[in-house]
Amino acid sequence: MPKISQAKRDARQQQILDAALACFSENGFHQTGMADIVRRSGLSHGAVYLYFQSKDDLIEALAVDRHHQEALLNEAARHVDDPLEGLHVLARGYARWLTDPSSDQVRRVGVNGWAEALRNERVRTSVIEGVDAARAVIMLLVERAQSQRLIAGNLGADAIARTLVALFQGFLLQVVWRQPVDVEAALAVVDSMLGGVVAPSPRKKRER
Amino acid sequence: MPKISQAKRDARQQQILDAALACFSENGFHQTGMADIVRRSGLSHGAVYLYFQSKDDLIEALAVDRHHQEALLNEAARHVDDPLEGLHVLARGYARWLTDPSSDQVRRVGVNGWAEALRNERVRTSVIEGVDAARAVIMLLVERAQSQRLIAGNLGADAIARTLVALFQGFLLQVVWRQPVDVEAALAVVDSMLGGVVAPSPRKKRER
Amino acid sequence: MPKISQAKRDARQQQILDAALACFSENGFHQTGMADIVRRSGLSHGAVYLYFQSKDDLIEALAVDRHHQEALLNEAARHVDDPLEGLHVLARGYARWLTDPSSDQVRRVGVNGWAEALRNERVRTSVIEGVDAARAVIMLLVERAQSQRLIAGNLGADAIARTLVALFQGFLLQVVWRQPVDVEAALAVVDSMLGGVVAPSPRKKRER
Amino acid sequence: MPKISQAKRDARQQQILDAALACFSENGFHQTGMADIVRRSGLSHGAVYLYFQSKDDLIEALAVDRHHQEALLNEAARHVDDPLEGLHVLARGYARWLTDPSSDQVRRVGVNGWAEALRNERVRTSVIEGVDAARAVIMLLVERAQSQRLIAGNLGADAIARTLVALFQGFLLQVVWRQPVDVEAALAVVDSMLGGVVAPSPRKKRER
DNA sequence: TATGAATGAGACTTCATTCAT
DNA sequence: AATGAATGAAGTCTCATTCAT
Repeated sequence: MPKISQAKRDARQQQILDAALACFSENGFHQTGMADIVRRSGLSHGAVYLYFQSKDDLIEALAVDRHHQEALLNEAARHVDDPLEGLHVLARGYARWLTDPSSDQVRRVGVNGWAEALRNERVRTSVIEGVDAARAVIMLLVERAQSQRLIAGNLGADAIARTLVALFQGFLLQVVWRQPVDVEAALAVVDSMLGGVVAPSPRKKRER
Repeated sequence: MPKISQAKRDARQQQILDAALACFSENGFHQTGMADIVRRSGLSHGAVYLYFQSKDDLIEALAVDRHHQEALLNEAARHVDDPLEGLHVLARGYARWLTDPSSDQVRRVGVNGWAEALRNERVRTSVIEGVDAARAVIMLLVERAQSQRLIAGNLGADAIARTLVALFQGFLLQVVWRQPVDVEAALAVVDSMLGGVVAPSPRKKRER
Repeated sequence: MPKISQAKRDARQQQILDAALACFSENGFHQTGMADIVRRSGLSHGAVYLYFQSKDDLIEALAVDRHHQEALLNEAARHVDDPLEGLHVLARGYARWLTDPSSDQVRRVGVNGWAEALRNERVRTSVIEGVDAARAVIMLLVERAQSQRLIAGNLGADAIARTLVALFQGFLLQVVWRQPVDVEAALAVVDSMLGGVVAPSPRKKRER
Repeated sequence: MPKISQAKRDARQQQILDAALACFSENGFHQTGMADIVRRSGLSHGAVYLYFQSKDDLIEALAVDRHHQEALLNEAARHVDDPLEGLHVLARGYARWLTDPSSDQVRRVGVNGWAEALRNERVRTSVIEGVDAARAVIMLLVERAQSQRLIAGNLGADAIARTLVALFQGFLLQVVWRQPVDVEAALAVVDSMLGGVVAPSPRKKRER
């Protein structure tokens, strides 16, 4: 059986993706040569091109990978009954990802992707789809919360979602720059801030 | 023995920086060739290298330029008497910059700089100094506000500052990606959120 | 210890040669990859290399194939009694081959072979042997015709043969280039021209 | 004056074309690497690409060069008063080119071009235009000769022209293959053959 | 000062062939 | 006998930078 097993194929593919992620996270997309990836993967030029047709394909494959990870988080939050609790799950999930040392490379490559998205159509599509997916979940939860009068209804769910996404992206940036971000403290601030959008407690509401 | 006037020198330099900014904003640092910049500047290769020793120098010069712009904004806010008003001035200033069509290139190059900062020490220093300058002003204002009991004292000024910076960066990202961000709506959300960190001020709150 | 029958072997071999011919005729020797041939043959890389040691072997095998075809034509003409009739048989035979749609690939590969013969010794040998074989038959017929005073004796048989071969090659070229060659008209011209080398035969000439 | 003179530019360009011609004539288009041409030209990689955008451009430039040479010959023949004499001038001109040792490389590259024309559109256009130009001159002369009753009118001028072109191409092939072609003898044969298409002498004509 | 021709290392990718299975 | 994954040298082309003019 000369055809290698699917498991082996997957392993090889992962081996290459791991190498690419490491290289890209260290040197960015354009300063990383295929030779770097080849060397790091321990395979040959030809082998890498057997699994990925081009450097761009490699970049896109990494983006897809990341989508899968984020989709899991998004799905988990989407199915939480209490919408405020769902937002919390989401926030905690992303916050954990933000600080998880094993995700460092992915975070750094992510920031490279943001810049790349400015001119590379494939990357742009991929990045924006990822952001939109997260935003969609947040909007869903916010709207549910608003219909249950848990969040002030006078604020657009979309604007709230964009704000939360922006917060996440900004913190990610500070993390990859190795700024001494105290994520817990930041979450406390965000929580306090969210206090500003949370609808007044039922009692007060009913008093009116 | 300089044969041309300083004014001419400055004009040439600016001509090159303008060309570089335009090119970088369209194609990023690494996909822009010196030849592109040369062509766009209307000068020659030699002339460009007469003013900037390398492509990296050019990148750094743009970063420095941007600092000067931001420094003006920061200084203006720093000297506002009422700290909450100062924060507002700052927020409005950055928000305006976020939507000003004439700053589009600078915004795009800024995002490219974020990625570049991950591996290029000079860019990294420059970017982080810029962020730190803004953060310092915010912290100053927040601390002043806290000492006047205008902002809850249990939140770290640093955390609040980082949060606001993160918000700005995240929105910048969405703007350069040409997402349909409603900056006014977003500001409303931020205002509401800030309501969560502003200390309950008996007078103002109840007056309404 | 061959486990498959000789018939199967031959079939496989032909399958590969067919694929190679098709590929080469479309893209030339050097723009055709072994992968193209493998794909088109429906076999595997290993299988192809089991039957042909290299790409060059494949090229040579096709040249040999073509020789066999031409040899048949040459032999048929060689054994015609009347030498002028023999020349006509030959001319008609090659003219038919020139226009036969099913020989299109062979014609195109033939022209590629002409260029390849300039630097590949094996191809060169093969191609020149083929041309020589045809020339030998023509010379034989011409010499016989000259000894029967059917063709002017003052012209070298070799020169006449080379001229006829040249004509054929030139027309082949125009055919593969899909020029609107009217082979019948061209044959009429050649016939008229041949009238110039045919010795004035009182009977035949005047009879017409 | 940093811009080099046009003369120098032309010299450099010719230097490269000479190198390319030599390489292509020895190893064909596809087995010649740009590195070979660079080495032979004595310039650098970059310099070659400064003058020619790609390998294909180089190939086309050689084709254009050849056209210019042939056009001179064609024009000379076109303006000969006596059409039969014009055909002779043309034949002699091409025959000389066929045997001129200094044209050896051009001839070999020409044959490579014939094969290349089968799949490379630019080369195809170039080659066919060249052939058409020669054919057009021949047709013109033949038609003039026919209108003066110097050549039999029952033969298509086009067919005659194609036949002569085919003859030339075929002989070229034998020359590049270093076959012992006796061009003088061949010309004698062609002359004899042409006797077959030349109209019967005026006397005979009038007898009818 | 200013020019732009020239350099040459290095970028991405292909492909004939081999060999473990 | 047969497979197809793997190799790695070699292919075309780019580009930051220099330097003779």
